[in-house]
Amino acid sequence: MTIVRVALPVPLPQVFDYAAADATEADVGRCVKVPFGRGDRNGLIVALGNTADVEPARIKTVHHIQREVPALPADWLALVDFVARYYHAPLGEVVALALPPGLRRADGVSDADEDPLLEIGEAGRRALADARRPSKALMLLQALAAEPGPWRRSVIRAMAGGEAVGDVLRRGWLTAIQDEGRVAALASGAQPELTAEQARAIEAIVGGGAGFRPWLLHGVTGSGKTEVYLRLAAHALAQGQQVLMLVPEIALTPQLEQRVAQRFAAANVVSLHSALADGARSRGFVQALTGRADIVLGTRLAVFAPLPRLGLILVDEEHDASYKQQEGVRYSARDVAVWRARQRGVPIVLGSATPSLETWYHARSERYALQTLSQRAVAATLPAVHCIDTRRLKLDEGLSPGLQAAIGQRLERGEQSLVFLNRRGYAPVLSCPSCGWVSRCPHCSANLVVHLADRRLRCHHCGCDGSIPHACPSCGNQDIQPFGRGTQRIEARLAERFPQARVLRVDRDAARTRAQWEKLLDTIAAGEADILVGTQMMAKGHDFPRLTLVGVIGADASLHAADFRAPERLFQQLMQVGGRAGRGTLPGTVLIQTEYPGHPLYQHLGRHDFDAFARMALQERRSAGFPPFTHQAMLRADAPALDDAVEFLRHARRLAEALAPEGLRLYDPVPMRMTRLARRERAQLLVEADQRGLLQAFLLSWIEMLYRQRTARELRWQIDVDPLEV
DNA sequence: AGCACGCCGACT
DNA sequence: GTCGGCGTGCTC
Repeated sequence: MTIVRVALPVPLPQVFDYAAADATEADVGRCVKVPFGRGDRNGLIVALGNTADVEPARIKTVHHIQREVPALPADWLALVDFVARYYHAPLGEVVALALPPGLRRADGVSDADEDPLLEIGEAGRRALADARRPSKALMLLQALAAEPGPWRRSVIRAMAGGEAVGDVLRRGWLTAIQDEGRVAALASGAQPELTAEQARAIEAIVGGGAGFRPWLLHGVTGSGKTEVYLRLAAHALAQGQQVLMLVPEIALTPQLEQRVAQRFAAANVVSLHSALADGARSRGFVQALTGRADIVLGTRLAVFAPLPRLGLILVDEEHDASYKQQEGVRYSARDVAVWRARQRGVPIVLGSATPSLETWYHARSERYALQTLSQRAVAATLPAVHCIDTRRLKLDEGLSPGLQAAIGQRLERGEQSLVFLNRRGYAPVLSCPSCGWVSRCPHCSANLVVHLADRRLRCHHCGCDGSIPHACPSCGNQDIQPFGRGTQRIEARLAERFPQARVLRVDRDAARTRAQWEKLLDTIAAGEADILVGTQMMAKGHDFPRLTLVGVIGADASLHAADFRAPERLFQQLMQVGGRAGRGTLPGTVLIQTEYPGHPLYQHLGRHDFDAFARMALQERRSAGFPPFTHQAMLRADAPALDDAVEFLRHARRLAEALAPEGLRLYDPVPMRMTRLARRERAQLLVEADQRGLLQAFLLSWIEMLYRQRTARELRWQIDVDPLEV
């Protein structure tokens, strides 16, 4: 009897065996529809077997194997299997995360054998004939294959036939498209001149050969890392290879998307991210899978794009926290990308102006090769960084006289200023000075933030909101006040202080949609704003030539935060946002308001000395026994009552003690820093070891045990390997 | 996660 | 006498 092992999207740590009389090795990697429990489920065949793990009577038979879509290749299955094992997530859940929803189904398509051309119709035929660029015609075909419609099946079948669109090509609709496409991809137009450092980095990485080799491309802001990526990509394309390029947030990097598409006008550049509609995501995935896509550009989920001709992986802003998924399967796309590069034997380039300390440590210990770009390509010099000592200053709504004067100067010169404050809203809390009432979120252990712009009190964690009360809800006092400062308040004060200036706020509230965000960018680029007030959204890689001043307020708060990664994040953020200043021909200045002007972090920042900062931070990590010198996993539990969550973790700890090997450190269960979130109380238990293998072996048996525990319905638990927030 | 089965309160 | 509350257990 032929047994297929099926990964199903259920939170269970196993695969399920089904009988499939006609299944062959070629069906591994295909979707199946199977009976499961009462109803039916779609899953993925991950292996074949002769005997089942369970008694034969329990084995059911598959309904349908989806053979019209190409099977996922073995290396892709190995990839999701690795992610499932490393992050201790059910394989079916990893598959569900990695496969676009439209390709997760095996719902039988009709068996009619239509001629795709006829079904595409006259309009489609004309579109094919008219498609000026070969890749556009290919994309159209792929689109037709991914959209529902009567011709869908035929096109899919043509693609699944091994030669993919080759069938279509042979019928004479489009000839020699592929070759044309490849040749055109190489002909890149007016390219910017390389700096000596860029040229050296490219030469080194290309010269490093085709095999697995991890590179850290450490380049200061504005040093032209993107140009290096593009040249490396061009080189890979010239070899007939595919390139995978990961970016932190595609919504914030339309410029990059555009730049890549422009540079490789004739190549098929596919973008993959979660904001994409189902059809488009499936289409992109299939193009990657069939080898039609030349460049896959996307956010963390793009790391799962199957790439038969993969030749190079690029990870831009590798330090960015958004590479780590913070719910469900908590994978790090950057780390998975490195594994994948090793698996496929291809080079990977991790780029950043402020590498994560993990990556930096790898580069220091020569596990990663390092290339440094220390010169700016976009401007003559890095901005001058100064601290404004606010200890003895009288601040005007948080703004020092020095910063105000500097903004005034920029106004006179017709230059732009940016005030950076990583706090949205008008004020972080509304409070009653008479009785001490504060605006607490009813569902979270957080304060409701005052949003004066739309007159709401809003929780930034669960999203709940209410109107702003006119009097204290507790004592009736009419004189309740917003305490602290957010971007809206700074915006209001600056508008008052500089009535002639056009003040523009750039935060998640002002740029809720991509269209709004792009409009803001246009306004800034067109010089129609004088003073910008922005959160970390403004820190990302955009060039505003007339922006010459960056003022930082409220940075000290992160200086003494409990999280051991807080200094690293602060340094990264300040370096990034500071890098916005003086990217054109005008020199830039960064002014940091602080009560700790002598703090080493600010000192290193002032000298643009990432190396010194990293050396200091790594030394602290080493002596405190933090990553990257140890490896961590966090077991988190949440329940309506904190005691239940903590009690579960205590139980888990007792289980762990029994199997913990020598060298494994188990900590006490503690409530999370933000204990209550959306009406659930959360606690966590940290597990640590100096060797990754030791930790992994322990987690395997521990989690197996945890799955076997009977827990209350309302209790949830999950494991986070390499957690970012401790 | 779903979705059943199963055993105790307020309704036609 | 039943509709339905959500506790417990299973899914190849």
